[in-house]
Amino acid sequence: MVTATERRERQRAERHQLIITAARELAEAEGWEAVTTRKLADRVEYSQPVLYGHFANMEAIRDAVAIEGIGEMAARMRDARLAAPEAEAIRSICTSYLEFAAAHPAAYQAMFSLPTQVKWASDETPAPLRAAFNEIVSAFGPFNDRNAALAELIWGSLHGMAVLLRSGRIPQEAQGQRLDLLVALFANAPA
Amino acid sequence: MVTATERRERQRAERHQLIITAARELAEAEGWEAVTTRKLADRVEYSQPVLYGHFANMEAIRDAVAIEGIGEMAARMRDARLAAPEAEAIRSICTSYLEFAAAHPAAYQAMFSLPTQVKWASDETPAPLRAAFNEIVSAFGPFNDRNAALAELIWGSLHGMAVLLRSGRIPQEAQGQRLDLLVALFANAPA
DNA sequence: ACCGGAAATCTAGCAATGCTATACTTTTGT
DNA sequence: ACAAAAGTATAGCATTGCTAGATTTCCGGT
Repeated sequence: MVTATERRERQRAERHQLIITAARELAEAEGWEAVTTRKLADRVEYSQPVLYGHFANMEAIRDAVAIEGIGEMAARMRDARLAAPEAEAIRSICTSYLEFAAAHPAAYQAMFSLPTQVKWASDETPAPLRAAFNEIVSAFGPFNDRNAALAELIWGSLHGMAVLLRSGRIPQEAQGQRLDLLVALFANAPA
Repeated sequence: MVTATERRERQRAERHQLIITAARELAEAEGWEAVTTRKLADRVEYSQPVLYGHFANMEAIRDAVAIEGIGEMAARMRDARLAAPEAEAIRSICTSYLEFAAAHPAAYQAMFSLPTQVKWASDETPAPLRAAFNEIVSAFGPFNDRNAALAELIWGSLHGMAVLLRSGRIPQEAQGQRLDLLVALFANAPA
């Protein structure tokens, strides 16, 4: 009988996702330092060892949240770019990037600030990560060395802005002006 | 007798600095997660409670390392700017910033990535932090709104580059080209 | 319908962490 | 020389990530 094991597989996959979602919600609500194995196990209504049946350790759980978040952000950037006129491509990408970072700070932290085992610029880079990067590249045009370099650069700028803003290291108030300036700089990029 | 208490004050200050230095060395050698109260107490050859006579908690020790690091980085940027021709001001600031980040990753992490209680854009902002920021501003000219905005922006870019580079999230190889592009973008900033 | 093995799950525990109450030792002023 | 005060250490608590072992639940074959 196949259906029995199939059902178990499905339930296992559901529980896998349940853990990721619970971890993410808990992190957004109380910060990553509050996401302990005990609290998380409590939240998913299983005991701690069950978590380790799905993930090697807590870091792996955070990485799963990170990858999910990156997929979501890539989708948002894509939507924004397609909805905006082509001349506004750069601005729409920047805005949606920063909006995502502000709206989901814990997920964003997992994605770009916390220690991780996720491979980035390598062969095993997960698809959502490539998608996100390609999304930024396409704000500048077709995929080539120049546009990839611009994408890495503006990504760095956006990340820096997001994290320094969030931690209060640069003031919130002049943010609109700062964004205008960023867009203007990159729009004038030499060919 | 004043000299007795004076001597104690001095010894206390020395031990304060000893703790900061030991924490920093340990962090650079084994990462911040290895800087535990026990290891640190061992290293300074005192017991754990002594640490709490100097700092409220471990975070306060990290913050002290951060402030020290920022002071150092500000000095390096200043030296670099003064040593370079004026036309190269932006490049020299960028290079010295990224060099510091690469040379002292643990200190850099304490400065700009790890959670902190240090107040940035506020009245109580420690002097080294202001110095560092003003150093970046002066790469663009006198202190005014436009140059301050440019400074915040390039700071964000540099920070983003530093952290994404360090974590392998953008490739090391095209870094020279990326830096050229960054400098070119900001050198062409509209007045 | 029931039983034996396997899979799933939990209980209970370890070592390590940040931090602190309390006991002890040294120094200080009279 | 001696009490008070300051300095320091010992020993412990609660919490953490993680796991070995016991226990329960499930499933296919008779």
